[in-house]
Order: sequence, then C-alpha cells, then structure tokens
Amino acid sequence: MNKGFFQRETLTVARQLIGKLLVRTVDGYRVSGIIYETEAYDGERDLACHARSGKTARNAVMYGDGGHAYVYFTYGMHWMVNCVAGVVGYPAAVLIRAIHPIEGIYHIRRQRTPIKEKNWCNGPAKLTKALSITNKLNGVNLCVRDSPLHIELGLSIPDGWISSTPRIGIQNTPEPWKSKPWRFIADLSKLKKQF
DNA sequence: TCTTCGATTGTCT
DNA sequence: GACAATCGAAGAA
Repeated sequence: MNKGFFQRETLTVARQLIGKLLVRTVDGYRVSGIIYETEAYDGERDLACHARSGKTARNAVMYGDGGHAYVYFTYGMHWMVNCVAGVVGYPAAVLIRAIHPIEGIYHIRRQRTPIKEKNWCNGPAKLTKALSITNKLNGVNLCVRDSPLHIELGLSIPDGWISSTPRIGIQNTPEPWKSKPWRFIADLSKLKKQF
C-alpha cells in the first residue's frame, strides 16, 4: 500500500484495512493473512489510546508518519501490532485484531501448535505469535514490499459484511471513549467463501 | 458454548 | 506498586 493510504482519518484507515493482506517475510518466505478485525485509537483526546498521556518512549512511533508498525508488549507476555495512521505529530494507530491465514501455513502451524486451527489468528496476540511479530518490528515501514512486515491490497470487502462495535479490553476507560464504535469486524464465514 | 481465573513483565505514577 | 488494547486451560452446562 502507498503511504497516502495511511495518512487519512484513523477511522477510515481502520475500515479500509479490513480485507487487506498483512504480509510477514521470514527468511525470504511469506507468511500472510487477510485482516478481518481492527480497532482505531485516535489521538491524545482518545482516553483509550496509549497516547492519552502524551509522548513516551513506548508510544513514540505513533507520533511519527502514517504507514509504520507500532508494536508493543502487554499483559507481561503478549505482543500487539498496529498500523500508525495520520501524519507526523498526530498520534493515532489501528490495532490489527484478527487475520485469516493465507500463506506460510506451515510456519503458522509451527508457531501455534497445539492450538486448534480456528484459533490460530483470531486475536491480536495470537496473530503476532503466528507471524513471529515482536518489538524488533516496531517502527518498520509497512509501505514497501521488501520490509519484513508490510500491507498489500487483498480483497475488496462490501460494507454489508462489516459491523462496528465498542473496542475490546478497555474496561477502565471513561466514557464516551469506552463506547465509541471504533472496532471493525468482517463476517468471517462470508470472507472464507472468497477462497 | 460460556464463564472464571492464573500467568507474567514492561511501563508509567 | 499498580496495571495492562490478552490468552488458554479448566470446569460447568
């Protein structure tokens, strides 16, 4: 994807990332999946966003240019991957919550065994495990094909396949942020019929 | 299928 | 010192 794709309103980026292909390159081979669930985190005003208390060493990448990866560690054991949205100076990102595996199934199976196949990539920390995404990829450019992690055009998803709900795992966030319908999720059963 | 609960450590107050 | 943009096992139904 070109950089302009990411330099837009965070909610637009979150919606448009549904159906795109997330590609991880490991030792020259591709491990990838179609994105079908995302969440938008939009600026310092958004009290669910990591940038709510200003710039820190951890969230610095979010303040940079759109089209880069923001990878962080949480719950003492999990990595999460986001696409930075917007332009330099405006902290915003879109969390990738779930993907449908397409390439590199062998790699994914090896990472996720003995978990059942349907649960390989249906959660933000699950897909980072499946694609071997860690803090080493924090800040990488998602717009170039030779990057170890990047986004490609994938499928066009009809609006009718997508629903939006409040974001997950932000129970202690004050309103109105807790209830903002900034989570986008596509109907996986319909998506699967494309293959 | 649903609910509960322990795991485990970087980051910020 | 508290908490976190979660996961997966175990037990109940």
